[in-house]
Amino acid sequence: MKSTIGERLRTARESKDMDQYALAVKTGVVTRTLQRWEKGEQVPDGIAITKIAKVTNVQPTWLLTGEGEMYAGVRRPENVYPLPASPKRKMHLAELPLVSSVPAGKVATMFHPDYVDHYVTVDDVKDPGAFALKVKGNSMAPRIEDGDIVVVSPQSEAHSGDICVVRVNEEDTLKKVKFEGNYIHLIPLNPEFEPVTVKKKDINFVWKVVKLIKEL
Amino acid sequence: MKSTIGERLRTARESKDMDQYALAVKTGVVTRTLQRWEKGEQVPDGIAITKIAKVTNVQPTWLLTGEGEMYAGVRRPENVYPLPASPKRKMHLAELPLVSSVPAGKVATMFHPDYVDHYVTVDDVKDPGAFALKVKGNSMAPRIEDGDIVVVSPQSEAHSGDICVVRVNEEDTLKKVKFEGNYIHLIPLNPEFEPVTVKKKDINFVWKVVKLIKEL
DNA sequence: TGACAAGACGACATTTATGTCGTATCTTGG
DNA sequence: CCAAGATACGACATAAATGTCGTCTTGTCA
Repeated sequence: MKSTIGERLRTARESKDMDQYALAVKTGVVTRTLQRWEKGEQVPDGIAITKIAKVTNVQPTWLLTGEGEMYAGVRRPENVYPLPASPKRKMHLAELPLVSSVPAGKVATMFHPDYVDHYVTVDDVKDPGAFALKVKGNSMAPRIEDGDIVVVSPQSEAHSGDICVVRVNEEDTLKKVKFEGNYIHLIPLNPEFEPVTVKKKDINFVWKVVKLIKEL
Repeated sequence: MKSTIGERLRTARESKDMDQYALAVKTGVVTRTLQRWEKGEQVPDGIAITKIAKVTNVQPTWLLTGEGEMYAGVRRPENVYPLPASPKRKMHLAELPLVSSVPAGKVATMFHPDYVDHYVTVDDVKDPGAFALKVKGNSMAPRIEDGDIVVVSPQSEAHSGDICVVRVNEEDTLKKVKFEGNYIHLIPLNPEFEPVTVKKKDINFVWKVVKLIKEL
């Protein structure tokens, strides 16, 4: 615990998701000054500290000394303490490529595994071939909505009732699937959309969705 | 209760029965400077405030703002996870404790303690106090269902329309909130459940849900 | 009463913090 | 790739805090 005032100041600012300019304005200084504080080159006076604490909603005592509680009045339920201090677990962490967008609406196109924009880190995905997709369209609303991220595991076997990414005739779609003989029903969750039935031989693949992430 | 920093500084000094010279020496300044602080003519910087607080054994928060306890009293357990904002990776990765279960159902039920079984790794959660909860109940269906995991950021300000974990009269619930005067409406997404309106005074806290994870 | 400690305060020099301007680096989204 | 935004930092001028010195007042006590 050898943090400095400047480091704590930066932590407080970033925890509020503010940039230097935003905090500087609210503190009544310019960004250059804030930078010097964060770098430890200079020391803010009491008034500045008070403003910072108020804006970032941290406790002045913590800001100054690093001791005590960072936040006031925010507590996890008492009965869940103590929590293991140092999470050292061996787990199935995986960085999955967020490849592109899957149309959840019509059987449109534009799924290209070459478009690896960024990565998503998730737990408990063992499939080394797994990847993530950002959903486009609302055919799966309200459960899956435009902008959500789904984690796809091609190795997982898809069964009736599963949410899957299905490629039909070179077009990709996200649907609930139902297998029936030589046909597969593609069922949107959104009642405003109509189910589609396709022949198995028209299917390029059916990839099971194992996880859904929503940013709220 | 509109005292100034200077007045509180003097109070702190006199409560320790120190004269200006004594405190000045321990603070690393001259008496003239201390006088100017006490008179409010100048403002001490953070380092000086820290030293004064230590020497006089008062809390920096009180010294600066007049709020909180003058003396460090009951020390509660750390309620915020230090979870050192590991700034080494490009992305904001965070390992959050999965602490327990939140009933999404009635404003009653259980907030299971002692269930810190595992951790959840997520992106883009900057609040060092964030943690994860497993949802119980179906009042937020179909968007949020039993067994889903929500990521809670106590430091994020909750606004009307946000999904929040709300503690009312020592009971926890997951609802969409709507602020209206001195009341807060707790709105289940599931139309089969009825909205509840509670007084702000009965609210223990409102924690914003910033992410939702579904295992499919 | 005189001596003395503590405090108050003005004046000025010195140090430090801040503002301003310019430029550079890095990341992200298109 | 470029453009925009966020951050970093050097250089210099200005503003603010601090140190230093001296004088004054007030209270206390022998």
